[in-house]
Amino acid sequence: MHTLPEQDRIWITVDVLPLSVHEKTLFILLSQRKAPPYQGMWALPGRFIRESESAEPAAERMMNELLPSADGYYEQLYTFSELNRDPRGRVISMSYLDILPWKAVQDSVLKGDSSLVCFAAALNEKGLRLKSADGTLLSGNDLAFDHGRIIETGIRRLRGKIDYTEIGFRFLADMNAFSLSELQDAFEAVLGEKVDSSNFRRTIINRYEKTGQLRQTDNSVRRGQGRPALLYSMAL
Amino acid sequence: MHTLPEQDRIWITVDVLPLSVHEKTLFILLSQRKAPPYQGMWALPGRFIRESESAEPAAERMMNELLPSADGYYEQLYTFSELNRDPRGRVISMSYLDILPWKAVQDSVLKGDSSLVCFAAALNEKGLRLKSADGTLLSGNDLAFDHGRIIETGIRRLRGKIDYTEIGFRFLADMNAFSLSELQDAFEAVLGEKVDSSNFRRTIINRYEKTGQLRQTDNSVRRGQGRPALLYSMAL
DNA sequence: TTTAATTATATTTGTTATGGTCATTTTGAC
DNA sequence: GTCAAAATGACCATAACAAATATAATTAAA
Repeated sequence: MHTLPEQDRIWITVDVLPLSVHEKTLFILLSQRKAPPYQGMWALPGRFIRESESAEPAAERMMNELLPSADGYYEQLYTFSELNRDPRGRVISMSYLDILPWKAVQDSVLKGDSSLVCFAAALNEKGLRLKSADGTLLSGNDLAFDHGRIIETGIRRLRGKIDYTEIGFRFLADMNAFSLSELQDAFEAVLGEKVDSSNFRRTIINRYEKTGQLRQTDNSVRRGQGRPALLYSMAL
Repeated sequence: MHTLPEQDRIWITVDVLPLSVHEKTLFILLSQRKAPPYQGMWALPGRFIRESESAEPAAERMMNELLPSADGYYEQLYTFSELNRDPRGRVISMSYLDILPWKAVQDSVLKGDSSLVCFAAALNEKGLRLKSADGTLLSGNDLAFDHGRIIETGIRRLRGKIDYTEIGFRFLADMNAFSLSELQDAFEAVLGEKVDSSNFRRTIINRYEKTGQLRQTDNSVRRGQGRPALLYSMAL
């Protein structure tokens, strides 16, 4: 048996950035810390990794406990290993994006079934701003650990890849029945700016209809204020 | 003082994927393992992270020992945390891309000043193929640990972002004097396919000359077989 | 040995198809 | 009419594809 070297101890956490979109706004779920360090402050949901589990399943298990009914899409974001990111000692954080359809947030968070709380997120030149329904306003620096930086990294990553990957579709409540404006709402929420409708549809339809991934569901529509929206289905 | 939870031990390594380009070919530097596990097999350079260092500096320090004269570009690649990726126990690998100008490889590896050995790398539908100068041929499965997978992840990442980031420029020996064909060679080596010269120059010049990053150095040229190539400089 | 042809590579110029931007209009419900 | 979805047309940027031109090194011929 080969032995591992003796060395000082390093701990590893998974920290999850749970994201969702509702009405052209990007939302992030945070939890309030119940113990030191940073007691009482807002933080991303996270916990230590046990020796018998790998990171992504650990992240998913944790989120399943916090949001019983949710089924999110997970993707590794970045691993933060700066020396003093945790006052307790040497802790490395593996972070994951977790994209949740809004329905999942409604069903648990907004009903109070979860310890997580929903914040509207806006990221621009001035930095990150978070706002909860009860009016609490936070900047990136108000968060525990380096979680403000993790959130910024996550939003930037999303913005960087939403235009040339299929990750935007992960925000949809039902991949088998959505309108292009619903998809566009997700894009606008992530990018933090308006998107031209006509180009958006042309681009999306051109790119995915010929691959057979995107199909218009025959004649079903979503009714709202104005003209009813045609529904589509997407295969990832 | 807040205490960290007791738990079983997890070890962390940094593993570096050193890449370089020469004559339209992508090269990877590997080291032969001197001790179990996987003794004698080829592996990415890597080592355990100490409690007092963060990952990227650790990667750079290690590479500076292996390639004294090299000054590479580092970028986090992915963190691999599968349970059985190391037979010795629970080891998580933080992997980094390390892009080296060919000159650095010439100066140490090819002179035998380094324990690293240079392999030409080709990745296609059939998988990864590595070939060293002495004729050794390896597939991804012939490597120690999951290093074949790390290399595939790295090449795919590079391919994915070379077209819309400035990472291709990192392969250049001198960012202040290079020809567009040298840059194109790097693109072709990474992508594993030919690139149309005329569109390549048009695209690169359009994109970077108007930002002021790319400039033609007045009248200096690189001589080769054919028509001398104009030299450019790029600011990242 | 000088000159002309050949080869190699760099660089430029078109042509066409496609996809994006911007501005405007039409459609279908209320 | 009002609202939002959906479509249309003019215009521009870019990519694919094809071809031409420029400037050297190299080779063959005189």
